[in-house]
Amino acid sequence: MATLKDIAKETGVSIMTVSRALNAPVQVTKELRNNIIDAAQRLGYIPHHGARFMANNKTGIIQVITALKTTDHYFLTLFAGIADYLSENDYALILGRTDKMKYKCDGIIVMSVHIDEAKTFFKSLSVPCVLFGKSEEATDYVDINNELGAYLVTKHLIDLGHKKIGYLGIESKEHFARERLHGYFKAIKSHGLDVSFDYVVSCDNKMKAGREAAKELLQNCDITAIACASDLLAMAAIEAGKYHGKIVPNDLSVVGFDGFFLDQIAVPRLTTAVQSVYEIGRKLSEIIIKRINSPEMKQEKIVLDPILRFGESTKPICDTDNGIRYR
Amino acid sequence: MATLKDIAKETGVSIMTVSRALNAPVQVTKELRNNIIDAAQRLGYIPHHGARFMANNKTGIIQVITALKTTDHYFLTLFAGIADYLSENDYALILGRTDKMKYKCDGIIVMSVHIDEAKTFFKSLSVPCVLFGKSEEATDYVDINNELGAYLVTKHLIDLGHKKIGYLGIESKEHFARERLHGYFKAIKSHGLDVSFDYVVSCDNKMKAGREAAKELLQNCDITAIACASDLLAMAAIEAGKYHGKIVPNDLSVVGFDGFFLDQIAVPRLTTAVQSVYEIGRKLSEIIIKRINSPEMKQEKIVLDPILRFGESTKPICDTDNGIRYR
DNA sequence: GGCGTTAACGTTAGCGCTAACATTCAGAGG
DNA sequence: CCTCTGAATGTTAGCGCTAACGTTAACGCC
Repeated sequence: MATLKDIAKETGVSIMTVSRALNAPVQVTKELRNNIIDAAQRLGYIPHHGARFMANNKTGIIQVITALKTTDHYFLTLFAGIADYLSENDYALILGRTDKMKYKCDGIIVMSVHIDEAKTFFKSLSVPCVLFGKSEEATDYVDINNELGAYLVTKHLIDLGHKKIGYLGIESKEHFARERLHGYFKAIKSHGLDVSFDYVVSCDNKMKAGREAAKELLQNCDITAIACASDLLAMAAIEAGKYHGKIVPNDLSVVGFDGFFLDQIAVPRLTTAVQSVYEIGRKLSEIIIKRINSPEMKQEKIVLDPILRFGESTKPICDTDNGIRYR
Repeated sequence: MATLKDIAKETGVSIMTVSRALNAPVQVTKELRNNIIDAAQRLGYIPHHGARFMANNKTGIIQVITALKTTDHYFLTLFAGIADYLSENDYALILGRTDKMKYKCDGIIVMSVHIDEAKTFFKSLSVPCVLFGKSEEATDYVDINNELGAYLVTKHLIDLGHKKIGYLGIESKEHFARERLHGYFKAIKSHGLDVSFDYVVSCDNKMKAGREAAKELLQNCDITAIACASDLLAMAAIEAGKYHGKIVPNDLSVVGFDGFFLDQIAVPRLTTAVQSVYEIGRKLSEIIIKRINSPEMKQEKIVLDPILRFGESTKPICDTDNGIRYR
């Protein structure tokens, strides 16, 4: 493996000149520069980023912290965005868990961690840190506008004429679950519909749990639409509908939340609030690198708006007594 | 950030003694050792793996090479396995593409790359390399026994009494597509059933393409079961069945291939050939690290057998003229 | 007591690279 | 012609760590 030294020997100049020649915007005679670049190519030189980072008193490593070992597609997509961006910028990454933070690094990306846990975690840190989610602590973060997303899909149902709209939520203490519920309520309330907890159920974000919860919802109340806190739950709701003899979208409209992968697999394709998870991953990486390079940068608190994507899981309501309920 | 130097100063010993004390199995007085460990904790010492690797003439970085920027769940799960294992072993990782391999590293994991492309790629390498897939080149690899998997699910259909079994394959030049088709043929042939390309269609591994291809299959031949080259295609086949008025599993049996995530989401749950993708990722990492530490190790060529997992997408065939066709 | 032995520690050098300062030398200006 | 300037190159030191070898002193043994 060729190093700067080898190139220096080959071209008969000092190692420093080689370093300068290869790192563009410096003063080296054009001719010599070409010579050096030539030799570098010939010798198959590949820069040793680790050594470079060392010389600059850095590690070149970003740690990605998660609470759990997760093969969840959501976090994996986020992770893909992170990995891509970091690699494009010559940073290596390593995974960490909150319980054993024992790897020296230049910065930390925290995702999928309980906020309470994160709080105490942040305090123990001496390196820059960016969070996926919200926090009052003095950190950079990127988050989804969960409330807006839920509002949008619910409003879409309302726009289609639905008056009795159930909500199938995710059972979780995390803020996103609460925010999505708020978004649903906000849409309901602001359009003069009845706000009632009778229309709301929550469950694990799993197929089976979702199906049971949705069945219950359909059993207990006379709804024509269900807003779901995830695309997975929306798929579950579609199944539950079938169980009750209601075909989506004819007899029942369903909207999801997430908008990647599953919404396209669902039959019918889901109308959903799309968040660009991969891009969030990239954004998180971008911020941590910026923060590392300029620690005094003002705090970045980014909240990305989901957008409404139309599928085929929603339809205008068709009442037999049409014209009366509509105003 | 505390370094060995700081601890040395704090405890009044040499930096080397600190290094020894912290890296267990070495000769340091018990008392002094405890002293040093204590100081390390007090100062919040975290080892600088980059520096350690440098001293050992390594980089501490494994490069994961893919041909495409992929957010495919399959590769992300593989990637998760890789990332976890590497992190547990203090290796950082960086993504690379075949087109611009320009990061010095200790080893390379190649996945999701066309084998032809991989061949020329391997030749240009001077670091250890492990491949996900098969190769005649002299490299370590880990692969799935695709043929066995397809054989197992097809045989399962045959065991249930099905005689006319279609195959919905993935259109791809990669070996896995060919091998799975072979597995299907092998099962068909070895059980004395008719081998015919009329029963075989291939398409992109996408929901829509799968649905169309499966519709065509159901249109053109009188089959009672479909073996699919992926769980996604199996889901598509289920939909295509509905289109033709055939409900799975009553009127049509369907088996998939992959066995993670999607098989559980499908309705009905899929009978499928399960490959433990996450574990493959870990295995790849394990091998590359072993290879780095002992370059003379004999080549590892691991082929993992998928297992058959029963879902609810298959059923014994019920013929009206039962008892005649069965032998 | 002299000598070897070994456990316990210290010193030196170097991994590959760059920041910071030092040097050289050509050309400009008086 | 000499100084001055600055572009082009070289030298030194150090990032944090460890391998390899050096040193010390305690101990045992004939």
